[in-house]
Amino acid sequence: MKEPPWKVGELARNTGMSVRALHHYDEIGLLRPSLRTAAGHRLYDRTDIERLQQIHSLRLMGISLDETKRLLDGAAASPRQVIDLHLARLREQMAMQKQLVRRLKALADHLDTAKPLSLEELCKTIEEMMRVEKYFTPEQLEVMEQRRISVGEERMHVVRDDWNEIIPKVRAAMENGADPTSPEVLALARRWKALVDEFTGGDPAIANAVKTMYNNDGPALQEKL
Amino acid sequence: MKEPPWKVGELARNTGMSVRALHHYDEIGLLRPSLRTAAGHRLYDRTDIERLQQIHSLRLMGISLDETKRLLDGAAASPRQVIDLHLARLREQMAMQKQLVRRLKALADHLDTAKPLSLEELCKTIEEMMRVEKYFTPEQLEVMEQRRISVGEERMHVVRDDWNEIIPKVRAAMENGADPTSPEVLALARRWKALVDEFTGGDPAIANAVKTMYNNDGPALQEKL
DNA sequence: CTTGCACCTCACGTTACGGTAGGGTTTAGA
DNA sequence: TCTAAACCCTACCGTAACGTGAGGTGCAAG
Repeated sequence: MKEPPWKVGELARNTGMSVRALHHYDEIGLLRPSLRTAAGHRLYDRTDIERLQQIHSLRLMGISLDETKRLLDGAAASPRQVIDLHLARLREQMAMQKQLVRRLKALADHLDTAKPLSLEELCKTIEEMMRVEKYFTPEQLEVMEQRRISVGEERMHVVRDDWNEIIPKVRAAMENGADPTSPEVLALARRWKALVDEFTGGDPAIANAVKTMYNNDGPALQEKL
Repeated sequence: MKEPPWKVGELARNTGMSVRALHHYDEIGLLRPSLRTAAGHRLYDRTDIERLQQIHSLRLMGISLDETKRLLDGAAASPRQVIDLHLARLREQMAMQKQLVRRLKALADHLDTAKPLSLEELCKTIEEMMRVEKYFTPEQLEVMEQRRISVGEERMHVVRDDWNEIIPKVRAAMENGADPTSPEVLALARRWKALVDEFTGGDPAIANAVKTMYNNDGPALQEKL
């Protein structure tokens, strides 16, 4: 049972990477396909795909392609050292962020009391911000941003799926004229409310609009929540 | 009391920015000094410095220079709003950093206790962690870590080892399409559940997330729990 | 045989600057 | 007043991790 090697487009489709990224990894020697056709088309076999998996893992941890390459080629610091280094950097960064939060709060207070700020005060704040920024690699920022977006989407989908499950039940219960105080209906209602809370993110304006909806559509239910 | 305007080098020294960055902001029209000497030397006054502070707040929030420019020129943003926005974003970032720290610590932990991990295993561990994290909110993960600490490292290692022992079996059973009602599978499932209970510390929200995980990854098993 | 898609190799664009070259300006001290 | 150090100017190339064509080749189907 031999697996046919994959061409670059197939690999891209199956891993979610872009063709260009794979080309790039080839260019910098991070992932060179084991084979090529006579015409020069890249052919990736199983070992290549495994290496790609590893690259992806390390990248998720915010490790640069350069460092990834050194790690995978075994010619560098131990994984433990790399992790410790990242940890140290992160901790230092977080400490400074805390300080910056304090300073910004103070700044906001100044603005509230409408006293003109001294130049030194302003500059010191900027200086503080610079220090924080220095320790942010663009990679970390990007990974965090990516994660922020994807987590948001994931939760959104989960919420939507739950929503689609619950609403028909609620509707059915209402149409059947089920007892609004029965445990089943109350359980449903509580799940509904939890969903709404998550959905609105605690924004009272949105929650209020939802409440209006309740008032119009399910007054009997709303009381018991 | 009039404040003399600053030359670019002075401003750089006092804010920690680089001269080059200030030149750059001038080039792209983001921060043009209010004055120039006859010879073309840049002179920054107080309003320029205030604008610089806003620029930095926005930039630290991950907003591009381009958008920063549009925002600041859009007459909209009050300094107070900018700072509040910045504070909110900072807190969000710190939450994510905590998450990253936790991940890295878990990884380091793994490297300490488990015998020398191969890179392959390391990467698999990372993937595992990422998959698990998909199902939990940061707060829940935090609770779990608190619990980890209170339960004590040693016990946790035992749990983790159990986990590592059970999961492959579960997975194998699922892949083999084993009968979900068979005693072996049920026994496995019960051990798994016991582990989860210990791990989650009885938090129903966390248990629920685990359940969602079950629902997505092991529907056949979940029914019999 | 041609259509169309996937592939190839350059090679320049992107962001937010860093670094340096080559040359003018300012200012403190002799 | 002259000079040398320190400062300033513009202008251009380099970075990471690719995106985005341009212009040309390979290959299976109709």
